Amino acid sequence: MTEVTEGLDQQVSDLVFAYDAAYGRAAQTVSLSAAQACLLEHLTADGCSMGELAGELLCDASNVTQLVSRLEARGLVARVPDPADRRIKRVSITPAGQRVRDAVRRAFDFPSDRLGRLTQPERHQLAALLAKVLA
Amino acid sequence: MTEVTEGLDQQVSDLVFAYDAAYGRAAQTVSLSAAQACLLEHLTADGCSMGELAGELLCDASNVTQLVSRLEARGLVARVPDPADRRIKRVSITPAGQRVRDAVRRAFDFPSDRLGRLTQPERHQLAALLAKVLA
DNA sequence: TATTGTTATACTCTATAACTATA
DNA sequence: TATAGTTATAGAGTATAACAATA
Repeated sequence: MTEVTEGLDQQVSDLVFAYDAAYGRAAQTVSLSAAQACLLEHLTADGCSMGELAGELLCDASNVTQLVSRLEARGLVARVPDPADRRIKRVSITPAGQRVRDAVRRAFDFPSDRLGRLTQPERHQLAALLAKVLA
Repeated sequence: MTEVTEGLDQQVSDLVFAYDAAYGRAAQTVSLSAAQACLLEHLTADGCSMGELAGELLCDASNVTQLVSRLEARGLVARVPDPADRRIKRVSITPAGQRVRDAVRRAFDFPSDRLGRLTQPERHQLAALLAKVLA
């Protein structure tokens, strides 16, 4: 049993390593860092504030400022001041940003290459197990 | 079914995010970056060459040089020239490095906090599914 | 006075290119 | 000449502290 547990820990570690590597490669295909692609992926239709993004990405607001500035310089996002509270800036994705984001999604082959090895019943099994782990 | 697949993709993404965050926090408890802790974790008893480490960590050799230099400056690893081929330097972990590595392992609460939510049969199930995904 | 975001700064991660030492 | 590793350099990620604008 200890063996199984240690084996499982290692497997999860391997999974995370493979996932991160695949995500980095996908981002690189459009000259984005993983952090930039991740931010792009977190943007909602109505636009997120800088603070909300920092909270979701678990990083400092000053870091978000830099990431958004680089994405904005490439025309992938825009800062829109909130009319109701002009301290707040909402970050929205531009059409060019949507195209780049879609390209990252298409290039990200982990779901199809790896999770695609499971049958449909196995996917349900895995989903149930992960639900418990992530609850 | 599409719903389930998309849900599964998101769950795996959430798992990776939670894992990475937990690992970073664990490393931070001993003032290591995640990259430094990861290198420390990859060291074997006989010592890895710089090139082997670069291969395992999927990064450039010059990056390994810097990481090892910082760990060496803290007395956590040592560079030992290979007697058979003096171009090669084997990186070995010091007793202080072992203590720090163990501290990271103890502080890394993901396996106990998250995987610990599964029963033993569920762990076997998950291990079997991950074996297929990682094969 | 409190909050949102930015700026200045510093350190780390990471890669590329040029270099040294050894084979 | 080829290989292992380092150095120099540069761009990006990240946090802290100080700051500006707004509430």
